[in-house]
Amino acid sequence: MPELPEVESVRRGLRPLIGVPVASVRVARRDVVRDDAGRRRGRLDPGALLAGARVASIERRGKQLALIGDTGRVVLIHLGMSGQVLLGPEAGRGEHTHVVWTLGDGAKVAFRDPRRFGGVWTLPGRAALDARWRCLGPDGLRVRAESLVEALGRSRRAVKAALLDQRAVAGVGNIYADESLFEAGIAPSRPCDALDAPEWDRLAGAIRRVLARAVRDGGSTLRDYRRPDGSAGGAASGHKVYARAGKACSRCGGPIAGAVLAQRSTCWCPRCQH
DNA sequence: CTGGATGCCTGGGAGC
DNA sequence: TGCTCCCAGGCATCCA
Repeated sequence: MPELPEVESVRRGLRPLIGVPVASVRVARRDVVRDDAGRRRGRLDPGALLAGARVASIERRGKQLALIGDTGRVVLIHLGMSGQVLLGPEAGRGEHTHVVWTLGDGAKVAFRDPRRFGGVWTLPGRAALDARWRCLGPDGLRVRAESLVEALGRSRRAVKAALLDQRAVAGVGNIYADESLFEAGIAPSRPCDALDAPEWDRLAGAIRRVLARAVRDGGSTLRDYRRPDGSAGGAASGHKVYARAGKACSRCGGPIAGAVLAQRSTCWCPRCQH
């Protein structure tokens, strides 16, 4: 379930490794690491995973995390469903740890992902990263109504399904799609082309606020998600509809509805969302 | 072109 | 207690 707030919390938790040299890297599962073309095989160059480099900066767009090496190489990380990036002397000991970087100061950075929906991509440089990020919509923390209308305004898809499309807005997943629609008072099954301008405005504002609030609270820990120091995020207690089907709506007291929409479990308040 | 369906993968919980 | 089944969902891929 790592979505934008969880990945942003990871980015912030990894800031201590900026400027620290990477002494070595160990890959336990080769098929978790892919090159820019998506290939999982072939000889693995440790330099492509930043061995011998320093991490110059860590950037995020949507759910993607990029470690930019001072060699110009880029390591792109996607947490998928159950991915973690852990930092510290104990990192790398857990089961399902696929890549471990050992830093010059002895600390370790570990990519762990039991379900392996995530992965690590080695990109030759900034241009390759930019090319990938050009395929993504604006980052959810900065999304504006105009770009949502441009991407989705003529679509007949249900707005909930459309919000999961990373080309429309980057970083929204199942949890925050439901939460944003609740905050905006819009029913998840509404076709995009039926939304009017004030509704798009409310939706864009709701996405920004819901994501920013969850970032402030360190992301939502349901099961697997952890910050790099191993601690859980506190945003799940703020969920108003996600995983609350059958419970009372915090706003009107009516029952929260649950259904499968776009192959995803979806929760909303039929009284508050239209 | 759009949009719906499917498969990947593991751990945890429900149910028997 | 122990077994099986099902579900969680990001995203690539295939299909109508």
